[in-house]
Amino acid sequence: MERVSYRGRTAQDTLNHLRETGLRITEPRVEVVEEIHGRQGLFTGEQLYGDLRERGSGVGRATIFRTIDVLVELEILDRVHQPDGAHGYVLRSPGHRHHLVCSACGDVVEFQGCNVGDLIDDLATRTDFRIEGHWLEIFGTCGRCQQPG
Amino acid sequence: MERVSYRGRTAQDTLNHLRETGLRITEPRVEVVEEIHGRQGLFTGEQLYGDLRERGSGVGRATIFRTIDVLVELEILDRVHQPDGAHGYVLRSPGHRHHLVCSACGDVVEFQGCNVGDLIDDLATRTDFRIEGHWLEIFGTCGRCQQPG
DNA sequence: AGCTTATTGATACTGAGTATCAATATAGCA
DNA sequence: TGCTATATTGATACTCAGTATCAATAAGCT
Ligand SMILES: [Mn+2]
Ligand SMILES: [Mn+2]
Ligand SMILES: [Zn+2]
Ligand SMILES: [Zn+2]
Repeated sequence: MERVSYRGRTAQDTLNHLRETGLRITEPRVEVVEEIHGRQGLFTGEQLYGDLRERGSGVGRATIFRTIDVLVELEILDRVHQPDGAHGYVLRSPGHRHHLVCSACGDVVEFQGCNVGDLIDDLATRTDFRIEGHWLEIFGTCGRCQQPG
Repeated sequence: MERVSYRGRTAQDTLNHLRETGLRITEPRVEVVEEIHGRQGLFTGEQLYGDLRERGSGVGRATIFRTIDVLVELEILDRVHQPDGAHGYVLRSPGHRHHLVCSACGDVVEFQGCNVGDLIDDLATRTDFRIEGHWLEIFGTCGRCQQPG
Protein backbone atom coordinates (compact mmCIF):
# COMPACT_ATOMS: atom_id res chain seq x y z
CA MET A 1 0.00 0.00 0.00
CA GLU A 2 3.01 2.24 -0.12
CA ARG A 3 4.54 4.02 -3.01
CA VAL A 4 6.64 1.43 -4.79
CA SER A 5 9.98 2.33 -6.25
CA TYR A 6 10.47 1.36 -9.84
CA ARG A 7 14.13 0.65 -9.13
CA GLY A 8 13.22 -2.92 -8.31
CA ARG A 9 13.83 -3.85 -11.94
CA THR A 10 16.51 -2.45 -14.21
CA ALA A 11 16.55 -2.01 -17.94
CA GLN A 12 19.06 -4.84 -18.02
CA ASP A 13 16.67 -7.12 -16.14
CA THR A 14 14.01 -6.37 -18.69
CA LEU A 15 16.34 -7.05 -21.59
CA ASN A 16 17.29 -10.37 -20.02
CA HIS A 17 13.62 -11.14 -19.66
CA LEU A 18 13.14 -10.46 -23.35
CA ARG A 19 16.05 -12.70 -24.25
CA GLU A 20 14.82 -15.53 -22.04
CA THR A 21 11.49 -15.35 -23.78
CA GLY A 22 13.26 -16.00 -27.06
CA LEU A 23 12.95 -12.47 -28.37
CA ARG A 24 15.87 -10.81 -30.08
CA ILE A 25 17.68 -7.94 -28.44
CA THR A 26 17.63 -5.24 -31.06
CA GLU A 27 18.79 -1.66 -31.03
CA PRO A 28 15.23 -0.28 -31.10
CA ARG A 29 14.18 -2.53 -28.23
CA VAL A 30 17.17 -1.47 -26.18
CA GLU A 31 16.30 2.16 -26.78
CA VAL A 32 12.68 1.73 -25.80
CA VAL A 33 13.49 -0.33 -22.74
CA GLU A 34 16.07 2.18 -21.54
CA GLU A 35 13.67 5.02 -22.19
CA ILE A 36 10.83 3.52 -20.17
CA HIS A 37 13.09 2.62 -17.28
CA GLY A 38 14.19 6.23 -17.10
CA ARG A 39 10.63 7.43 -16.79
CA GLN A 40 8.10 7.61 -14.05
CA GLY A 41 4.41 8.19 -14.24
CA LEU A 42 2.11 7.63 -17.12
CA PHE A 43 3.13 7.95 -20.76
CA THR A 44 1.52 7.27 -24.11
CA GLY A 45 3.00 5.54 -27.12
CA GLU A 46 3.01 8.81 -28.94
CA GLN A 47 4.99 10.51 -26.17
CA LEU A 48 7.54 7.73 -26.17
CA TYR A 49 7.89 8.05 -29.90
CA GLY A 50 8.24 11.82 -29.77
CA ASP A 51 10.79 11.76 -26.96
CA LEU A 52 12.96 9.16 -28.62
CA ARG A 53 12.84 11.09 -31.88
CA GLU A 54 13.87 14.27 -30.13
CA ARG A 55 17.02 12.68 -28.84
CA GLY A 56 17.90 11.58 -32.32
CA SER A 57 16.63 8.02 -32.27
CA GLY A 58 15.41 6.61 -35.55
CA VAL A 59 12.98 4.12 -34.03
CA GLY A 60 9.83 3.82 -36.08
CA ARG A 61 6.37 4.56 -34.78
CA ALA A 62 5.09 1.07 -35.45
CA THR A 63 8.06 -0.36 -33.56
CA ILE A 64 7.17 1.71 -30.53
CA PHE A 65 3.67 0.31 -30.40
CA ARG A 66 4.87 -3.21 -31.16
CA THR A 67 7.39 -3.00 -28.36
CA ILE A 68 4.86 -1.61 -25.94
CA ASP A 69 2.62 -4.57 -26.72
CA VAL A 70 5.44 -6.99 -26.03
CA LEU A 71 6.21 -5.27 -22.75
CA VAL A 72 2.59 -5.31 -21.67
CA GLU A 73 2.44 -8.98 -22.57
CA LEU A 74 5.53 -9.66 -20.46
CA GLU A 75 4.05 -7.64 -17.60
CA ILE A 76 6.85 -5.10 -17.71
CA LEU A 77 4.34 -2.38 -18.51
CA ASP A 78 0.78 -1.93 -17.37
CA ARG A 79 -1.86 -0.40 -19.54
CA VAL A 80 -3.84 2.22 -17.68
CA HIS A 81 -7.28 3.38 -18.70
CA GLN A 82 -8.07 6.98 -18.02
CA PRO A 83 -11.50 8.48 -17.38
CA ASP A 84 -11.43 10.31 -20.70
CA GLY A 85 -10.88 7.04 -22.52
CA ALA A 86 -7.22 7.58 -23.35
CA HIS A 87 -4.67 4.85 -22.66
CA GLY A 88 -1.38 5.32 -20.93
CA TYR A 89 1.37 2.96 -19.88
CA VAL A 90 3.38 2.68 -16.69
CA LEU A 91 6.36 0.66 -15.71
CA ARG A 92 5.10 -2.09 -13.50
CA SER A 93 6.76 -3.36 -10.39
CA PRO A 94 6.94 -7.11 -10.01
CA GLY A 95 3.84 -8.77 -8.59
CA HIS A 96 0.19 -7.90 -8.58
CA ARG A 97 -0.29 -4.15 -8.65
CA HIS A 98 -2.93 -1.57 -9.25
CA HIS A 99 -2.83 2.15 -9.85
CA LEU A 100 -4.03 5.33 -8.34
CA VAL A 101 -3.90 7.85 -11.18
CA CYS A 102 -4.13 11.62 -11.11
CA SER A 103 -6.72 12.69 -13.67
CA ALA A 104 -5.02 16.05 -14.02
CA CYS A 105 -1.33 15.33 -14.49
CA GLY A 106 -1.11 11.56 -14.94
CA ASP A 107 0.94 10.98 -11.83
CA VAL A 108 0.65 7.39 -10.72
CA VAL A 109 0.90 5.71 -7.36
CA GLU A 110 1.18 1.98 -7.54
CA PHE A 111 -0.31 -0.02 -4.75
CA GLN A 112 -0.81 -3.62 -3.91
CA GLY A 113 -3.01 -5.33 -1.44
CA CYS A 114 -6.20 -5.29 -3.45
CA ASN A 115 -8.84 -7.29 -1.71
CA VAL A 116 -11.04 -8.45 -4.53
CA GLY A 117 -10.11 -12.11 -4.13
CA ASP A 118 -13.25 -13.03 -2.23
CA LEU A 119 -15.38 -11.12 -4.65
CA ILE A 120 -13.88 -13.04 -7.53
CA ASP A 121 -14.31 -16.41 -5.84
CA ASP A 122 -17.91 -15.51 -5.30
CA LEU A 123 -18.44 -14.57 -8.92
CA ALA A 124 -16.72 -17.73 -10.07
CA THR A 125 -19.16 -19.89 -8.14
CA ARG A 126 -22.23 -17.86 -9.02
CA THR A 127 -21.63 -17.54 -12.75
CA ASP A 128 -20.32 -19.97 -15.33
CA PHE A 129 -17.43 -17.68 -16.24
CA ARG A 130 -13.85 -18.86 -16.18
CA ILE A 131 -12.29 -15.78 -14.63
CA GLU A 132 -9.00 -14.69 -16.13
CA GLY A 133 -8.16 -11.40 -14.56
CA HIS A 134 -9.30 -8.13 -13.18
CA TRP A 135 -8.58 -4.47 -13.23
CA LEU A 136 -8.84 -2.16 -10.36
CA GLU A 137 -7.98 1.41 -10.98
CA ILE A 138 -8.56 4.34 -8.71
CA PHE A 139 -8.46 7.90 -9.86
CA GLY A 140 -8.46 11.28 -8.28
CA THR A 141 -6.39 14.44 -8.04
CA CYS A 142 -2.89 14.39 -6.65
CA GLY A 143 -1.71 16.83 -4.01
CA ARG A 144 0.21 19.00 -6.43
CA CYS A 145 -2.75 19.34 -8.76
CA GLN A 146 -5.02 20.34 -5.89
CA GLN A 147 -2.97 23.48 -5.23
CA PRO A 148 -4.69 26.62 -6.47
CA GLY A 149 -2.78 28.53 -9.14
CA MET B 1 -23.82 -10.19 -6.73
CA GLU B 2 -26.52 -11.66 -8.91
CA ARG B 3 -27.30 -11.03 -12.50
CA VAL B 4 -29.21 -7.80 -12.53
CA SER B 5 -32.14 -7.27 -14.84
CA TYR B 6 -31.97 -4.14 -16.92
CA ARG B 7 -35.73 -3.77 -16.68
CA GLY B 8 -35.30 -1.68 -13.58
CA ARG B 9 -35.23 1.44 -15.75
CA THR B 10 -37.26 2.08 -18.86
CA ALA B 11 -36.51 4.21 -21.89
CA GLN B 12 -39.15 6.59 -20.60
CA ASP B 13 -37.36 6.89 -17.26
CA THR B 14 -34.19 7.76 -19.07
CA LEU B 15 -35.91 10.36 -21.20
CA ASN B 16 -37.40 11.91 -18.09
CA HIS B 17 -33.96 11.97 -16.56
CA LEU B 18 -32.68 13.81 -19.63
CA ARG B 19 -35.50 16.33 -19.41
CA GLU B 20 -34.95 16.91 -15.70
CA THR B 21 -31.31 17.63 -16.42
CA GLY B 22 -32.42 20.41 -18.73
CA LEU B 23 -31.60 18.59 -21.94
CA ARG B 24 -34.00 18.68 -24.85
CA ILE B 25 -35.89 15.61 -25.89
CA THR B 26 -35.11 15.29 -29.56
CA GLU B 27 -35.99 12.65 -32.12
CA PRO B 28 -32.39 11.36 -32.35
CA ARG B 29 -32.12 11.11 -28.57
CA VAL B 30 -35.37 9.21 -28.37
CA GLU B 31 -34.15 6.80 -31.02
CA VAL B 32 -30.85 6.21 -29.27
CA VAL B 33 -32.42 5.81 -25.85
CA GLU B 34 -34.98 3.34 -27.15
CA GLU B 35 -32.32 1.44 -28.99
CA ILE B 36 -30.07 1.02 -25.97
CA HIS B 37 -32.94 0.00 -23.73
CA GLY B 38 -33.78 -2.75 -26.19
CA ARG B 39 -30.26 -4.15 -26.02
CA GLN B 40 -28.36 -6.28 -23.63
CA GLY B 41 -24.66 -6.90 -23.37
CA LEU B 42 -21.88 -4.78 -24.66
CA PHE B 43 -22.10 -2.57 -27.73
CA THR B 44 -19.90 0.00 -29.42
CA GLY B 45 -20.85 3.40 -30.77
CA GLU B 46 -20.23 2.12 -34.24
CA GLN B 47 -22.64 -0.79 -33.74
CA LEU B 48 -25.31 1.49 -32.42
CA TYR B 49 -24.87 3.72 -35.43
CA GLY B 50 -24.97 0.81 -37.86
CA ASP B 51 -28.05 -0.75 -36.29
CA LEU B 52 -30.00 2.49 -36.24
CA ARG B 53 -29.07 3.13 -39.85
CA GLU B 54 -30.22 -0.33 -40.87
CA ARG B 55 -33.65 0.28 -39.52
CA GLY B 56 -33.89 3.47 -41.53
CA SER B 57 -32.92 6.01 -38.91
CA GLY B 58 -31.14 9.11 -40.12
CA VAL B 59 -29.26 9.81 -36.89
CA GLY B 60 -25.78 11.09 -37.57
CA ARG B 61 -22.63 9.41 -36.40
CA ALA B 62 -21.51 12.38 -34.34
CA THR B 63 -24.88 12.45 -32.63
CA ILE B 64 -24.50 8.83 -31.60
CA PHE B 65 -21.21 9.55 -29.88
CA ARG B 66 -22.48 12.77 -28.37
CA THR B 67 -25.51 10.98 -26.98
CA ILE B 68 -23.42 8.15 -25.60
CA ASP B 69 -21.30 10.73 -23.79
CA VAL B 70 -24.36 12.31 -22.27
CA LEU B 71 -25.66 8.94 -21.16
CA VAL B 72 -22.35 7.97 -19.62
CA GLU B 73 -22.29 11.31 -17.85
CA LEU B 74 -25.79 10.70 -16.49
CA GLU B 75 -24.79 7.20 -15.42
CA ILE B 76 -27.30 5.57 -17.72
CA LEU B 77 -24.49 3.85 -19.59
CA ASP B 78 -21.22 2.48 -18.32
CA ARG B 79 -18.06 2.51 -20.38
CA VAL B 80 -16.34 -0.84 -20.32
CA HIS B 81 -12.67 -1.31 -21.13
CA GLN B 82 -11.75 -4.55 -22.80
CA PRO B 83 -8.40 -6.31 -22.58
CA ASP B 84 -7.65 -5.55 -26.23
CA GLY B 85 -8.11 -1.85 -25.54
CA ALA B 86 -11.47 -1.48 -27.25
CA HIS B 87 -14.32 0.34 -25.51
CA GLY B 88 -17.85 -0.84 -25.22
CA TYR B 89 -20.92 0.47 -23.48
CA VAL B 90 -23.55 -1.25 -21.37
CA LEU B 91 -26.82 -0.13 -19.95
CA ARG B 92 -26.26 0.41 -16.26
CA SER B 93 -28.61 -0.52 -13.51
CA PRO B 94 -29.17 2.11 -10.86
CA GLY B 95 -26.58 2.21 -8.11
CA HIS B 96 -22.95 1.31 -7.88
CA ARG B 97 -22.12 -1.53 -10.27
CA HIS B 98 -19.21 -3.26 -11.84
CA HIS B 99 -18.87 -5.69 -14.69
CA LEU B 100 -17.72 -9.17 -15.41
CA VAL B 101 -17.04 -9.23 -19.13
CA CYS B 102 -16.50 -12.16 -21.48
CA SER B 103 -13.35 -11.48 -23.49
CA ALA B 104 -14.62 -13.70 -26.27
CA CYS B 105 -18.20 -12.58 -26.93
CA GLY B 106 -18.64 -9.41 -24.87
CA ASP B 107 -21.36 -10.85 -22.66
CA VAL B 108 -21.62 -8.87 -19.46
CA VAL B 109 -22.70 -9.76 -15.95
CA GLU B 110 -23.25 -6.79 -13.74
CA PHE B 111 -22.52 -7.18 -10.09
CA GLN B 112 -22.52 -5.05 -7.04
CA GLY B 113 -21.00 -5.53 -3.65
CA CYS B 114 -17.50 -4.40 -4.45
CA ASN B 115 -15.38 -4.24 -1.35
CA VAL B 116 -12.76 -1.71 -2.21
CA GLY B 117 -14.01 0.90 0.23
CA ASP B 118 -11.43 0.12 2.91
CA LEU B 119 -8.69 0.08 0.35
CA ILE B 120 -9.69 3.51 -0.84
CA ASP B 121 -9.88 4.93 2.66
CA ASP B 122 -6.42 3.60 3.21
CA LEU B 123 -5.08 5.19 0.07
CA ALA B 124 -6.73 8.47 0.93
CA THR B 125 -4.92 8.65 4.24
CA ARG B 126 -1.58 7.42 2.91
CA THR B 127 -1.37 9.63 -0.16
CA ASP B 128 -2.26 13.24 -0.77
CA PHE B 129 -4.73 12.34 -3.48
CA ARG B 130 -8.31 13.51 -3.44
CA ILE B 131 -9.95 10.30 -4.62
CA GLU B 132 -12.73 10.70 -7.11
CA GLY B 133 -13.68 7.27 -8.28
CA HIS B 134 -12.64 3.78 -9.14
CA TRP B 135 -13.06 1.08 -11.68
CA LEU B 136 -13.24 -2.54 -11.01
CA GLU B 137 -13.66 -4.77 -13.96
CA ILE B 138 -13.32 -8.51 -14.07
CA PHE B 139 -12.88 -10.44 -17.24
CA GLY B 140 -12.91 -14.04 -18.27
CA THR B 141 -14.68 -16.45 -20.57
CA CYS B 142 -18.39 -17.06 -20.25
CA GLY B 143 -19.88 -20.55 -20.14
CA ARG B 144 -21.05 -20.49 -23.72
CA CYS B 145 -17.65 -19.42 -25.03
CA GLN B 146 -15.94 -22.22 -23.09
CA GLN B 147 -17.79 -24.88 -25.07
CA PRO B 148 -15.60 -26.58 -27.68
CA GLY B 149 -16.82 -26.19 -31.27
C1' DA C 1 31.37 -16.03 -42.27
C1' DG C 2 26.90 -17.75 -43.77
C1' DC C 3 22.08 -18.78 -43.20
C1' DT C 4 17.50 -18.45 -41.36
C1' DT C 5 14.08 -15.84 -39.90
C1' DA C 6 12.61 -12.30 -36.45
C1' DT C 7 12.34 -7.63 -36.59
C1' DT C 8 12.34 -3.15 -38.58
C1' DG C 9 10.74 1.36 -40.89
C1' DA C 10 7.99 3.47 -44.49
C1' DT C 11 3.73 3.71 -46.04
C1' DA C 12 -0.88 3.49 -46.23
C1' DC C 13 -4.81 2.32 -43.75
C1' DT C 14 -8.45 1.65 -40.02
C1' DG C 15 -11.46 2.63 -36.10
C1' DA C 16 -13.09 5.53 -32.76
C1' DG C 17 -14.09 9.63 -31.79
C1' DT C 18 -14.11 15.05 -32.25
C1' DA C 19 -14.13 20.15 -34.09
C1' DT C 20 -16.67 23.06 -37.08
C1' DC C 21 -20.53 25.26 -38.62
C1' DA C 22 -24.64 26.35 -41.12
C1' DA C 23 -29.31 24.47 -40.85
C1' DT C 24 -32.97 22.92 -37.92
C1' DA C 25 -35.92 21.70 -34.10
C1' DT C 26 -37.12 22.22 -29.28
C1' DA C 27 -38.93 24.46 -25.18
C1' DG C 28 -40.43 28.28 -22.94
C1' DC C 29 -43.20 32.07 -23.30
C1' DA C 30 -46.44 35.82 -25.24
C1' DT D 1 -50.92 28.99 -31.11
C1' DG D 2 -47.29 31.29 -32.95
C1' DC D 3 -42.37 33.59 -31.86
C1' DT D 4 -37.96 33.43 -30.44
C1' DA D 5 -33.61 32.15 -28.35
C1' DT D 6 -30.64 28.65 -28.42
C1' DA D 7 -29.66 23.66 -27.91
C1' DT D 8 -28.99 20.23 -30.99
C1' DT D 9 -28.25 18.18 -35.37
C1' DG D 10 -25.86 16.12 -39.64
C1' DA D 11 -22.27 16.65 -43.07
C1' DT D 12 -17.73 17.16 -43.52
C1' DA D 13 -13.20 17.08 -42.56
C1' DC D 14 -10.04 16.08 -39.18
C1' DT D 15 -7.29 13.93 -35.26
C1' DC D 16 -5.39 10.39 -32.52
C1' DA D 17 -4.02 5.81 -31.45
C1' DG D 18 -2.91 2.20 -33.27
C1' DT D 19 -2.35 -1.73 -37.21
C1' DA D 20 -1.52 -4.37 -41.82
C1' DT D 21 1.76 -4.84 -45.41
C1' DC D 22 6.04 -5.80 -47.17
C1' DA D 23 10.65 -5.34 -48.85
C1' DA D 24 15.02 -4.47 -46.48
C1' DT D 25 17.83 -5.45 -42.57
C1' DA D 26 19.98 -7.39 -38.66
C1' DA D 27 20.07 -11.06 -34.64
C1' DG D 28 21.59 -15.07 -33.31
C1' DC D 29 22.83 -19.68 -34.19
C1' DT D 30 26.31 -22.87 -36.12
MN1 LIG E 1 -9.70 1.76 -21.94
MN1 LIG F 1 -16.87 -0.32 -6.65
ZN1 LIG G 1 -1.66 15.52 -10.51
ZN1 LIG H 1 -18.69 -15.28 -24.07
